[in-house]
Amino acid sequence: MRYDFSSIEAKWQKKWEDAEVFRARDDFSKPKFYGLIEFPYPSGAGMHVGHIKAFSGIEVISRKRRMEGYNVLFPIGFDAFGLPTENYAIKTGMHPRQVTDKNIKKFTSQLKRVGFSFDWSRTVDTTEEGYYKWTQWIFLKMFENGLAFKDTALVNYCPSCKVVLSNEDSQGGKCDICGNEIIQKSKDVWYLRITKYADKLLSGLEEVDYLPNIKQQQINWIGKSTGAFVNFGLSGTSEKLRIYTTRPDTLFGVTFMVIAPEHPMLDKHRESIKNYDEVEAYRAECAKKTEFERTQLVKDKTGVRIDGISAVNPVNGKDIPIYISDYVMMGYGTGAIMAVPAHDERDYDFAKKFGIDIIEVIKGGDISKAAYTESGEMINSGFLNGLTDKKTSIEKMIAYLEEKGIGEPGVQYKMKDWAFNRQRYWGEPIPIIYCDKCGMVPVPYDQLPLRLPEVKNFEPGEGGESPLAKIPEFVNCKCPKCGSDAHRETDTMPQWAGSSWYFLRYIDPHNDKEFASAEKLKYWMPVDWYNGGMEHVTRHMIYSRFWYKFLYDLGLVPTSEPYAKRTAQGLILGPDGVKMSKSRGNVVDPNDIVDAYGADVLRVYILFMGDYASAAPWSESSLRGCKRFLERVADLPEKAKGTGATPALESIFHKTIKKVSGDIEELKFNTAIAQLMSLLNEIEAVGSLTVDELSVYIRLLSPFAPHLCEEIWEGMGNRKLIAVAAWPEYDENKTIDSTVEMAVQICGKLKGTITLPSDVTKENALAAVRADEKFASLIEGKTVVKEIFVPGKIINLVLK
RNA sequence: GCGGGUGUGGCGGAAUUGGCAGACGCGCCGGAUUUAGGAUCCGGUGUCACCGACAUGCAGGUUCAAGUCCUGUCACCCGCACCA
Repeated sequence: MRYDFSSIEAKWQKKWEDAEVFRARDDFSKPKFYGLIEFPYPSGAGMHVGHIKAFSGIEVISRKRRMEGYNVLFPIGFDAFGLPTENYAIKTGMHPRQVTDKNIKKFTSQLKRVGFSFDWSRTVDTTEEGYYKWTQWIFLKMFENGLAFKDTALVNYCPSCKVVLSNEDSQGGKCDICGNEIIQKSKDVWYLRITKYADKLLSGLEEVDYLPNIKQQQINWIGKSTGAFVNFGLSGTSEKLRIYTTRPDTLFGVTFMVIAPEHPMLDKHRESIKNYDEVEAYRAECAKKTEFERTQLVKDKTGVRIDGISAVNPVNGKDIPIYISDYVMMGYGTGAIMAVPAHDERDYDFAKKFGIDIIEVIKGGDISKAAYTESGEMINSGFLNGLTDKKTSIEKMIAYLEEKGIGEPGVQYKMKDWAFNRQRYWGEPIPIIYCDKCGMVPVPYDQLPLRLPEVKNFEPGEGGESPLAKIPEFVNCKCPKCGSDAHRETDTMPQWAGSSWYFLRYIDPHNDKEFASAEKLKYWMPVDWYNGGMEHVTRHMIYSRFWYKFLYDLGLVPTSEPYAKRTAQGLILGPDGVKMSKSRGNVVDPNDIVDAYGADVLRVYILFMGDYASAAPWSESSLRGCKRFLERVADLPEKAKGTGATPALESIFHKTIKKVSGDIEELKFNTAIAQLMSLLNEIEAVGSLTVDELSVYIRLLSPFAPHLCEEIWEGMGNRKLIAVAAWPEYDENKTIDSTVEMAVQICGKLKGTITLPSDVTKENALAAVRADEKFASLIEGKTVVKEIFVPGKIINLVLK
């Protein structure tokens, strides 16, 4: 068969579309499979081969599931709100709507050319009114339930993008969008109270099947720690200085206290602080530093001792100095710490620099050299002396603190509430109205969606206000409660909003009464298998699990977790071994590959190039190897005659069915394809195969190279599509060959092989080895002290 | 620093419970065919002192047998990073 990929591929893409084979049916009697990929952001650059790899894993699983008889939901959509589109609109004067439509069109055509088996009838676009209506609806539900709230706070602000960023979007002190330095700015901020769900997000991980490193990253991100709050006295006042510590067992070793530069007690006790000028100067210096600079200066501790106020250790009444230092963060715990230099590295560094006492309370280290952070026998610690178990010491101390009323057990999380507003145009408007009489009033549900108004100028204001603030028709409104003049919130939601629930909309994408019907949700949820990039493990995944758990608590979704299983693909690196990027010019465009080699070659190569979960460099010559493979497959029908099984091929066929079926389930596509290549080599060596065997072969290959396989399948006289043909089954007994080649070792050294019946007994195998001339000569004259026989594998004789 | 992971030919990568290291593909070498080839087909291809020995980052250990298990060590990648 001449392998004319371009006509074959166009032909089958059309047939699939006409036959609607990839549509998920709301037929609740069938077993379902919901496979999900991270919907793309439709950027102007179009897709690159990394997208193809990201989607190909679940694509293959979904195709296999259909052949196994499942009702498969494998949807696609576009996460289309966001800054790059808006920035492009500002630059070119095009409306973001037009830019988005254009980009979606481009992505759609690229995706269709690759032959993905998406259900295109369920496509969602987060920027469509029918979609963002429900994003706003969920926001209002959160508002109603106290999970969306407004606060004035120091926020991460990007002066270049003119936008407030969440902690997740400003990691390393750089803006996630433009890469510029972020600064701290005081602003009115909308928050989603994700911290309320911290424990549920943590414990929920026990119910789900995520790759271990994915779970670990989420656990670290949530950052739960247990310890105690302790109230230290403040000399000369009736006030307390409250701290959080994970090591209450070291309370007798406290020699100073440290508070964050932003700590409110500084203002409160201004009168008592003798060196207030010095303190104030230090605070000003800290405020100038970005979060990034602060964390960069890890080694070099700075600070100022507060003169005039000191603290009292509640367990022994000792008077201890208080310092202000920027190594203590206002955003974690209480913004104040008890410092135990003997057993904490940071406190140790600080104490050394400022000449503060170091009291050892745990034996085992040399505190003249370094802090000792391991466990050991308690000393200098009153009622804890002699204890050696850290856990017991902590429990005893906490019991004591509670009894005396000076402290209590506590829990802290690194995760912070989610800063949720952006001063930008291309996002979901936050549906809140400000009324002088009623305060913050939600837009009534029946008025959703709150539409984005038409705007001429998408530039944010210099003061960082949203472009929507310049549209009086949008801003000015009546209070829904009292009818008096009011104004609207002009900020929009961050890009993460729309992606926090899109997998629910796929289930019922055209429903205008609910975000999705309960009946359909009950059938389709949870997502059975979600694959995506590692970069979304701590943001998108945690955000969407949070939204879903909130909806679960309202009784609106049927399960406590949205994703039953989560895996991640590795990057495709450029041919130069470096991450693909426009600036390096090493990006491979899937369109070019489809043009030159065809979609099937692209698909097979991407899954064959290496371990799916690892990064691997692009190689055009390896890609050509996959082309040669498919060309040889295309010639198989000429070799097919007769029915039943070819004796020389029977066991390898059964082995291949077993291996390909198993490997696909483990995302080991590279070895599945390697097995199919091996089998092809065998078939060519034999010279022919039966029609039944050809049928098995192309069904196994069809999830990888669906177009070519449909073509061959049709050529064999099948009228039904291979996309819905039955997945081949194997017979375990037939995977076993009648004879095996076993390795023969003498004293653990390989001396040769011997062919024996696969069910040979140890006695017969050893007899056969002894009867063999070559091996017999090696044994002659020696005593065999041990005989090892591993069926089907190895015979090892240990001689003396 | 903490957490997660990876080290195997010239390259991408394979190796059930420890059981013939290097599957499969690329590249390379030789041959066939071709006006020509960066096309196609056939054969070969871990290294070396080549009838044998040595090889899975390095050094030890357990074992009849180690890429796989144990101890130590080095290198690299990813994530978080003064989280008290």
